[in-house]
Amino acid sequence: MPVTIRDVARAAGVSITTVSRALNGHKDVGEKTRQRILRIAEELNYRPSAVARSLVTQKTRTIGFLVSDLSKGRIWHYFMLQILYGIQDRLAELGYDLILVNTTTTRQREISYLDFCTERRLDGVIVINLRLDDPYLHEVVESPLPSVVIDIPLVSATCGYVTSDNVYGAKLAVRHLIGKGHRTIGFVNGHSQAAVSHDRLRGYREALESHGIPFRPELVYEADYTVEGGRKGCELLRTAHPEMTAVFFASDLMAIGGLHHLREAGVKVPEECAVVGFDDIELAEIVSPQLTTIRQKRYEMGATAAEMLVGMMEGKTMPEGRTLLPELVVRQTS
Amino acid sequence: MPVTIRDVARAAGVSITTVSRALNGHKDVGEKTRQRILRIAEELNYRPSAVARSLVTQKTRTIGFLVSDLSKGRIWHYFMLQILYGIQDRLAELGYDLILVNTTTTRQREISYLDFCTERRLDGVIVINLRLDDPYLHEVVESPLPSVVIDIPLVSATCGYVTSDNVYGAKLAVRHLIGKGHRTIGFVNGHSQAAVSHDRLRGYREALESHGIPFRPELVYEADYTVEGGRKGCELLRTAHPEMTAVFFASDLMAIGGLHHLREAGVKVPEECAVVGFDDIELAEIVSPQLTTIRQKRYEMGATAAEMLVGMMEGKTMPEGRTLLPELVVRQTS
DNA sequence: CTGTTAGCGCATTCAG
DNA sequence: CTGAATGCGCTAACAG
Repeated sequence: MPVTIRDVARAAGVSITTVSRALNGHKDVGEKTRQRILRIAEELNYRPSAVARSLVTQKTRTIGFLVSDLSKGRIWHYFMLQILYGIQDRLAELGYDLILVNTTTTRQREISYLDFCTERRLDGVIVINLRLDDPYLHEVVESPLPSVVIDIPLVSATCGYVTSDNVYGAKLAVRHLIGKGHRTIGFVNGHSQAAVSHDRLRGYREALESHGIPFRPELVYEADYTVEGGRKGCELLRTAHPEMTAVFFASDLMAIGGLHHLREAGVKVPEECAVVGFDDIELAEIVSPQLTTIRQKRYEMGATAAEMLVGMMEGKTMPEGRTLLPELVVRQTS
Repeated sequence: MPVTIRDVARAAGVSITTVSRALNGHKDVGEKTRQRILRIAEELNYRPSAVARSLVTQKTRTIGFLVSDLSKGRIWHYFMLQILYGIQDRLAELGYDLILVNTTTTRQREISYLDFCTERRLDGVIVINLRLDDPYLHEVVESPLPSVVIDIPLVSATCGYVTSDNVYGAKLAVRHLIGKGHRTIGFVNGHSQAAVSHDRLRGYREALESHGIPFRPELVYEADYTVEGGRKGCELLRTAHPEMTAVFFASDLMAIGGLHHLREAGVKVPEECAVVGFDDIELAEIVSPQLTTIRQKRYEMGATAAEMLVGMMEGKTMPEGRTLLPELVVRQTS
């Protein structure tokens, strides 16, 4: 049974109100009393109950990180991890806690995630990996609960977003390849239920066209952001278009799948076929040849999301969209 | 302002007591009343406040996941991620929530982590990545707060642990190499502030000796569980002992570093030098050549930790140590 | 500057 | 079977 504010009050010979005020830094408490209270609280190792405080303030200073498809064996989360760090770090700085919510866990699917949030009285949520066709998407966007979604450009009265400039990123990649002399550049995209896929496709297309290279739909393969999908996409494109000298992948994981195929097929990278990925997950630097890719500032995305959310919650800022600029990282595959 | 139990009571024409009992499944409430209350609660979309409930029950049904060195750019966490999933999944099944605590964040270093836990009134904690020389280790072990540590074999009245059988795992690896005909087998270990390092070294040694191969300390290099450390360790060992035909690494990340060196040095794997890692992170299957390694059941470790902790918290089980058996996964590097 | 009074939303005695 | 009263630990008017 932890020591409560009453224990401190008793020990200090004052009322609990005074203790509360002294500890919360209110100015209307005598300097000597404050010192004494602080000292006694310290001696007693008093820790104010966040629970009790939450009940009265109606704020938990806790935000939820809602991840769909957080599950065993899902490697895509390597992308998410740095975002999580960014969120966690910034929230800690701001004095908030983070609770992890897997939106696919059975217990939590029985009730809506929003219901879960109101049960826990979360102050806000950050949502990641939501598919465009997920009905929950509109729930969260329209909900009165402050929220920030990652990588889905939607703004409402209570919902902001953070994303990378995916059009720009894709352009960086393709322009880089064009600069290297490539003219027949394939594109292995992710599934269309991710908003970023559309942008990356657009960037790919626009970069080509702005260099006078016609966009050819048959050079685009829609995979699913997995290693295996990337491998397959690369194989299909190369089989159909042997003249292709470079492939741009909408994720590093897919690019790595592509590299697998190229190695098996005995194709030299980058000499016979250049490869550029997207994300710059740690893996990109570890595989060999090291992957040229488009770096998303994932940590910053997380930190920005946290910051924006807290700003909204505290009424200091309006919901908005924030887009971070990715950058080209040239390594060995191009 | 969410709907409270009073709103439900009023709407149902009963007292809040009755509502509370009906919702919590107490048997002492009339069947028709219960039905009516349930229906009305549903209509009103009532969600009981976890905060208020926590205040009165003195239980938050929230546990903390304390991670040291959770930070930007730390790739080792790929190992931790599956453990996190296991924890999260099992806790969700058991009706508990997980709050992520980075024990290196400045704000939280100002106060002891245990103080943080009492502030938040956490019901228990799971701790990972604690170094043996971290003073906090004893704090958590001796603390009255129920806890489970990962990969440190310490048991107290309130603290249990979960780990892999690292001696056995290392033996699996070395026996496998010996079975392949290797006699001069190097070992790149992790730093000695991880309990697992000692066990893996012991397993390495015992496996050798039980096959009549003398243990040679000069074949052991103590690195730090990083890619770069593994690369360096591999290089040093090979330079000093060109006759070495196999290297066992205490982690996959280090093994991958070793592979980098071997590739640069033009050493064929596994023909000229076999490599075995430890962990079986997803990476092991993605790099090429694919890494032979010792699989730790990371998801199960997390799930077990969660289960054990909840058992302790609910007074159903005593703190204990649980050791999971790893298994050999043969791929291309051996 | 300090204490008294009221709740925050809920679970739980104890009476009816 | 149901309700009135009590308190979990804390903050916030409102008085003095």
